[in-house]
Amino acid sequence: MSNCKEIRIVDIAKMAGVSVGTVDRVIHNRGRVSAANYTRVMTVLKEVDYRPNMVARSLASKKVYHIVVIIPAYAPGEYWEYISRGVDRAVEDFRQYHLSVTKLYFDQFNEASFESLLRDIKLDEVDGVLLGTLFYDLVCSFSKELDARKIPYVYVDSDIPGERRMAFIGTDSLVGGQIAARILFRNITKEADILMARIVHTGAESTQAKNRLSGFNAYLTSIDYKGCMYRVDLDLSDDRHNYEILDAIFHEHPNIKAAVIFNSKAYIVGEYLKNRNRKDISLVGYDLIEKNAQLLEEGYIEALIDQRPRMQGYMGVKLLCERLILNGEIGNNNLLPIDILIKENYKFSETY
Amino acid sequence: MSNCKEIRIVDIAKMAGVSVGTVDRVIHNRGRVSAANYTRVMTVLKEVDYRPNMVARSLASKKVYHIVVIIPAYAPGEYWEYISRGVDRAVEDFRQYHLSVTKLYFDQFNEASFESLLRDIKLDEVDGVLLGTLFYDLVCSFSKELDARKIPYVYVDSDIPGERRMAFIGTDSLVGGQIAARILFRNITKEADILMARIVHTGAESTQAKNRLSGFNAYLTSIDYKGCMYRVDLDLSDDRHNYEILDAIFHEHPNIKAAVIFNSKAYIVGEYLKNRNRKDISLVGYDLIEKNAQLLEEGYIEALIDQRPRMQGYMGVKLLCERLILNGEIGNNNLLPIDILIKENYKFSETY
DNA sequence: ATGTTTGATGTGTGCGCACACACATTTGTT
DNA sequence: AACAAATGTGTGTGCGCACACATCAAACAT
Repeated sequence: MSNCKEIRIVDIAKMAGVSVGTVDRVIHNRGRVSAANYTRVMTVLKEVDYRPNMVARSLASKKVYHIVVIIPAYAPGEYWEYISRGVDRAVEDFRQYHLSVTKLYFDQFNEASFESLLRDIKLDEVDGVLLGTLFYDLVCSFSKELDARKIPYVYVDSDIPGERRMAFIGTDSLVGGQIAARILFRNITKEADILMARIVHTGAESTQAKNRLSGFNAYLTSIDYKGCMYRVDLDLSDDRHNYEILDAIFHEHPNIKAAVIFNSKAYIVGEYLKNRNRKDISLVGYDLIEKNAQLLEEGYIEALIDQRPRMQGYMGVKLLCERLILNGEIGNNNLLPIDILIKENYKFSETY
Repeated sequence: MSNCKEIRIVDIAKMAGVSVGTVDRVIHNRGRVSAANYTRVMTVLKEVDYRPNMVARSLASKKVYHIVVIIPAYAPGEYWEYISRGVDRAVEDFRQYHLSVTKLYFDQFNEASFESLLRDIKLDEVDGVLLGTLFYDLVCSFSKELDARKIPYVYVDSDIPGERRMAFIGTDSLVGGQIAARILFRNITKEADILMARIVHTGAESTQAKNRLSGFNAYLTSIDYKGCMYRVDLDLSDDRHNYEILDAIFHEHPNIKAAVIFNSKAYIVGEYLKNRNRKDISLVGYDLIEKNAQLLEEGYIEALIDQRPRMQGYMGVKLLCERLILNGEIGNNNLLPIDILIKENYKFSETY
């Protein structure tokens, strides 16, 4: 079925009428090969579609590949923890290949922390970067620097299409927003009002959230939505404040039948609904983090839209490995599936 | 972060005061080691948590692992094709590890074909088996034989819990049924009638389908369903016959608002609905095969419940590899996530 | 002319392991 | 007792490759 005899360097050497050293030089572009021999070896390589034995290569090579993972610091149970776990998993899977992964954390609410972190990286010792793309401008300038040094880098979470990233790993946020709308409108009529809660901590709203809103709105337009969307800004830690706001808006607009939050903090509204004992509001949020899972189980969150964070982390490292070690070209767009998680199926999520 | 100096066999040997040969014999249980040295080496192995360098091992070893994959033959675009693709992907990923995978196909509508296929396998040359569990009794007796020979085997698709399979890879069919019900009842009231179509080809109904029905019924009970379920048997290839039956039942019971099919053939009803231009029936089925995808896109299938067939195939081979090569113990239950696919998200499915 | 740099090429060693084999020791047999 | 068989133990080789090094010829400078 598979294998058979693989072609080795010695075979190539014999075929091309040179020594293994020459073949080696050609393969690794080390120079010091005459033009005649170079083409001769290249011809043979192409002819037999030579694929190096990675196992032997990895055993012989002393080269250690340094991959830097730059993501926000996270508290236990938060979204980025799952991405981080995916990275860990990949490290375990590829530990034999002389892989060294260093995780660097910045404060996602503090752009300066990201900036100083970037400044402190000694890029001379870095072979690849996995980058959480939260701060648009800084990511762009950093990308330019990586371009200049020819260090491959992969974006995770949300994409910045203009840049020369080797790959983007994540979901299509626009579609993610459409799906939220689609789910909501299974439960409510197009005349019902909808609450959209934003969770503010700093002034900035993430690109993700913006794109999701766009997708959501696109869906509303497509079904000729007749209701009204109300927006509230909640605080990540001030529950009393949030409850006041939510009480007010629900009282003022009794026609609100659904709520949506475009980041992973749906539990803030979910816990409110639980406290007020209201199951008449269809709440849809994003990302299966612990607090959301609990509320999904109890029925206060209708559905969560998940983007397989562990797989994101895993694939990020895997792609960099394949690029660095295999030297292989890979597709530069790895849109991951968008999962719809409900009470029944969330438990099985992310086996990988 | 990771790596550092790994402990090698020579290190172990030095620590235990023996030669590498002795350590090797202990590691591989080849015998010919005195009790004293055995325990001494074992102690050291445990102490340092020795983890063999799989890269070196694989390079040195000439042993080829033969894995046999036994699944139904499939036409292009059918369900088992996706499982097969997952197997292929795994073969590619692990090709360096002296892996030989042989796929054997049987006729899923002909038990005898499965039986004769099993009989012809020369088990002496087989190191692991991935087995599609369609024919209960034959799978059981074959499993006994594999037990006797201590050949690890993995079930794929549906489980037979009594057996000593190394692992089962697939979804929880019961939950799969519940989810179908859950989705339907977002669109219909609990007074509406439901059509359940079975696709007959042989008399047998799959365990999968039975379990899904159980889960579906459990959900009906839980919500105190007031409507009526009608069952029809359709033919896989006789469209005219199917249309007559469907016309009749829909005419006779206009209160039917939804339909469910517990295998991958939802397209049979979906195509009927398309032909009759009816979008008022909520149709839910299983598995993202080509024909279903088309109807999902066009809106004649409301949702598909997917069981990540490619991942099933991939993980099946991967688990066997890890067991054979790593010799590692692995969890014996690998329930995969159940995906809810709708028009918006099906396109991204199964990137892996 | 002789030394010196430079480029082109081949050879040798070791990565960590599996496994064959040589050798040493004990046990069993008549 | 002698000698075979079984059991214990260490050494050596090679898997396919990367990379340091040795070799050798040609080009250049003094």
